[in-house]
Amino acid sequence: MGNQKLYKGSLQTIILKLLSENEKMYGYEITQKVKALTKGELKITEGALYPALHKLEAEGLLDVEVAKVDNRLRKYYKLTESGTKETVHRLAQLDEFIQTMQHLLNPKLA
Amino acid sequence: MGNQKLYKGSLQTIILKLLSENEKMYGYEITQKVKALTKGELKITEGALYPALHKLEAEGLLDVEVAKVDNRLRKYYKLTESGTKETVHRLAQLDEFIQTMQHLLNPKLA
DNA sequence: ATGTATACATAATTTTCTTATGCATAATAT
DNA sequence: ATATTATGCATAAGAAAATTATGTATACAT
Repeated sequence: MGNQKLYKGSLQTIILKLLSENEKMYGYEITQKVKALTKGELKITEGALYPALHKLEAEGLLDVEVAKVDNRLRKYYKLTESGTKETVHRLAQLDEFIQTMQHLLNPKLA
Repeated sequence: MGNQKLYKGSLQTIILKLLSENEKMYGYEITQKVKALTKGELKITEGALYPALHKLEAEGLLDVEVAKVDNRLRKYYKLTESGTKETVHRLAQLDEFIQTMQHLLNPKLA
């Protein structure tokens, strides 16, 4: 994506959204999924992702489960009950934000 | 707007867009215009606005013209030639960002 | 007098990212 | 064989962009 700055603030919501669709995911998997879904437009860096996951966990929105696959560590994250509720809320806010921006960009429509 | 965090990074683009439609505007006017256009959803704070205007000016995208109206100071900003070009670019990026986000939120469509 | 609106500005702090590292295993290419 | 790429986690230093809290000043209404 040209202006990476614009996605500031939406990373947590993206993570929550993916977890609402996938039951459980691990960090690296999330970065690959986002890259695939956005056709390479959006690249989540590790320096942003891992702190974000830790924060969501600390807030009680995610649970972690460590696994070992092919002798490599994986940390699977899944939504808690509270996380599921919060996801609905955050997605609504993101949708509202997008509509607000479209309204600003194109006041004639909307 | 519920999640004010989301609009982080888009303030400069909003300013540029408004100036591309209005020839010249002053700071306070911009805050009021945004409030009106978004029906109160988005409130630009002075602590964000003025530094942003100064930065855009420092980057050569805006020109300033000081005026005195009703014995009160006003600083009118307008796009420079370079600012006009940059506005097109930033709006395209914002549009791309919005589409990317919609793609993430609703992978079935788009 | 007191509060609200208009109009600018900056400083301290916080949030959220980027960039740069670091560690470790597995698979692939040369 | 060995160097690179992919997989997988993590943190620290720094930058960017906001929030929050001030500060100054005029005009108008109660």
